[in-house]
Amino acid sequence: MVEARRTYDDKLARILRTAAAIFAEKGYHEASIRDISRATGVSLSGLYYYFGSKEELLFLIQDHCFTTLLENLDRLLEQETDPLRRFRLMVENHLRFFVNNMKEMKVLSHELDSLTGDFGQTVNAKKRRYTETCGAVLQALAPAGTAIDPRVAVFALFGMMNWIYNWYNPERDVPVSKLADDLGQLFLRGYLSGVGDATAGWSSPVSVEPSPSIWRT
Amino acid sequence: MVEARRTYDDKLARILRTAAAIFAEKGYHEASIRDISRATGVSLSGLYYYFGSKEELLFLIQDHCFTTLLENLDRLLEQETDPLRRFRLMVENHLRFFVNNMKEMKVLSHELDSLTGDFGQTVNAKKRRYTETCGAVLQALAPAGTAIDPRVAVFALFGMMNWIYNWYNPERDVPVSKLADDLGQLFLRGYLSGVGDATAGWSSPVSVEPSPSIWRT
DNA sequence: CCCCGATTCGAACGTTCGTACAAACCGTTG
DNA sequence: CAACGGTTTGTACGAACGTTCGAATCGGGG
Repeated sequence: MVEARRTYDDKLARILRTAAAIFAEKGYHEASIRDISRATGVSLSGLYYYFGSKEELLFLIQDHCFTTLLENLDRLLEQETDPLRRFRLMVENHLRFFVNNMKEMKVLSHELDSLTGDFGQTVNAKKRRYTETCGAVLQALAPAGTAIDPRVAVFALFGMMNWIYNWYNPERDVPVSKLADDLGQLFLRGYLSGVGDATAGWSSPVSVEPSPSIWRT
Repeated sequence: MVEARRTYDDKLARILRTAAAIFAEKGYHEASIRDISRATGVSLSGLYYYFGSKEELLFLIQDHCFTTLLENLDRLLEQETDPLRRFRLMVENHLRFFVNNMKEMKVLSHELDSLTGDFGQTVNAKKRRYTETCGAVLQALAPAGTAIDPRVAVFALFGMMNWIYNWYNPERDVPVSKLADDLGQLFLRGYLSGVGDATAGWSSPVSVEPSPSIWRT
């Protein structure tokens, strides 16, 4: 029976992993239960023994992703107090997790608002907690006189890190440790350095006409 | 007849704008032609007078987006030689365009690989040309001894800028000009500043265990 | 051997999708 | 007024979708 539990969990995990890969490749709505049935070898109706609906399947994947990501971050931050090292831990954890689970992370980034009701609320709560934890780490080393809007700073960092599933290729690009180095330093230097050093003349006005909409009226 | 042309183009533009908003809100595959019919007031089959297929509709939106974005950038860069000011023009053009056409840009970012065949090739060619133009602008002010991988730098900047459709709210957040200031300076300072100034001790090793996959084997 | 619960399956249901097509509408031209 | 090309529509088709359900299958304990 404990043995049965074991095989059940294993099979569920296998289904989730396969489904995540398919969702990442084709997108959640574009992928069909029949695709997952074909890829896993489990019959169409057999899948519904492991989840109640397609949306719950997506939820199980996303929830497991965020839970693991959060657990890893909490465990790492727990044993470190230096703000700079905490920041580096955060960046490296985030990037390593992304690279190691790129398919799942693409699903997480792309289909966050595909979940409705309780499913969406649960995952969004975890997303908010993660964002807040990272924001606090950032705040702890914020320079006093910086003119950069803190919200802009947080999402600039997240943008840099989360965008990698659009271009990063583990076989072609630099290893994760250097990636974390580059992105972390790139952000840190920009975030910490004083105003108007190497970028004098930056703020000189440029005229980029508005052109509010691309569709001519 | 010139009058007829006028109403035809106007109606097409109206359909494209409405469709872009629906695609942005529900996603391309999730949105149905019937949704667009309902929103535009044009009958289901009437829409097919203006485009040959749902995929061509997506193509028309994406192609028009990229074309306008590219034209704007080319026109701006044409009359400026200073590398720093060229960089600023690029950033401001990109961000302003994104903010002014956030719905369309979300479609562009999300559904770039939803196009197949010639549609996909055409749009991807424009994407590549845009990336190359921006990469060249960046290269022109690259510091000689930087240790940051150039590919990482380019996509870090793109990530920062493209991510905004996930969080930027024109009514709540800073105006576009300050957004361009913040992101541009954040990147520039990090990109231009020398090694190991305010970030001493950054490279001290941290142990983030690999944990290659989130699914236990 | 048989039974029982856990697991798996084939077949079908109702719905929605993208698209095709022939007919109808409409302002202009001859 | 009749004929015409450009525009619009109602309707229907075949395919694919998520989901359901009752039966079949299986392995272990009596």
